[in-house]
Amino acid sequence: MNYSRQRQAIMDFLCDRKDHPTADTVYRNLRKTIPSISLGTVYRNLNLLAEHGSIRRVRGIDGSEHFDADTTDHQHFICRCCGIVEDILLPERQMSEIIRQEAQKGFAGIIETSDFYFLGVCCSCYKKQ
Amino acid sequence: MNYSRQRQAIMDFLCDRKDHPTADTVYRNLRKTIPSISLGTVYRNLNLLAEHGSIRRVRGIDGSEHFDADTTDHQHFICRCCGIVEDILLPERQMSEIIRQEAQKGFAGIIETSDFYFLGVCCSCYKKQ
DNA sequence: TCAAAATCAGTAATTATTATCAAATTTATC
DNA sequence: GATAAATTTGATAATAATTACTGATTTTGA
Repeated sequence: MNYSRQRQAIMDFLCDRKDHPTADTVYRNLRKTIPSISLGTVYRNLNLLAEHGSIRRVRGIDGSEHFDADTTDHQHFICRCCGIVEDILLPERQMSEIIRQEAQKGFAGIIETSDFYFLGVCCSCYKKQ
Repeated sequence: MNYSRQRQAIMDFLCDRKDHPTADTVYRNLRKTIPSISLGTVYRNLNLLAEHGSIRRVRGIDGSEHFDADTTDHQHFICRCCGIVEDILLPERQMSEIIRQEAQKGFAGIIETSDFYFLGVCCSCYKKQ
């Protein structure tokens, strides 16, 4: 996959962020370094990168779309108070693979990947209450 | 919760369907029996029913929003070919609860619920290939 | 170096969803 | 059952997110 200046900047930005920005957040931040960048370019590249498997789509609490450059096996937690999307790891390595195999039992189709969301109250919101 | 004619019809329609209709599908079908129903009414009631916990939101492959009147513990499978959303059950009862507890270990926030998606190719699409 | 391919910025169009509000319906009270 | 209060509706307008389009620019590869 080719990397234009804009595509590279989008990828770099995502890699630097631990949270999971939306297309609009990527756009607003990149304008600081590439003022001419357009929102269409951001959307186009995020979609290309996601199709290519370089980044992951993550669904926010309100259905909003977030992006994650970390494609290693991990799950997501969403806070129902502030909507923050955090990474969460199952304690055993390969656990998601085992769950996938369990789900496959007795299911007629073919399961290729899985996507787990955990919902609740994040540490920060819990303290505030 | 009160049930107007329209709200009841929306709930009934969802209960009758094994698939997971979108707001637009609900709307188009209900117009057959209630021609005057408006799309706004469908959205308003789907949101109310979801907030009330009577129905569940399910995210489709393209981020589209689907609704499910089955609120019992089960997971969803999404076909990457046709986009169909199917129910899928983990073989052991309470397995999702165990996974939730595992995820809670070492996580600072509070996990209340979980939402598992499995992605791949459905039985029907697999046969066609 | 230069032509072909890919990508861009800017804008228009599309889609999904929510907000608004007067009219209609439903509920609760007598 | 009559009727006032509360809720919900249908219709429309507004908003937000995303995609499509197009001519210009950049990148790639021979």
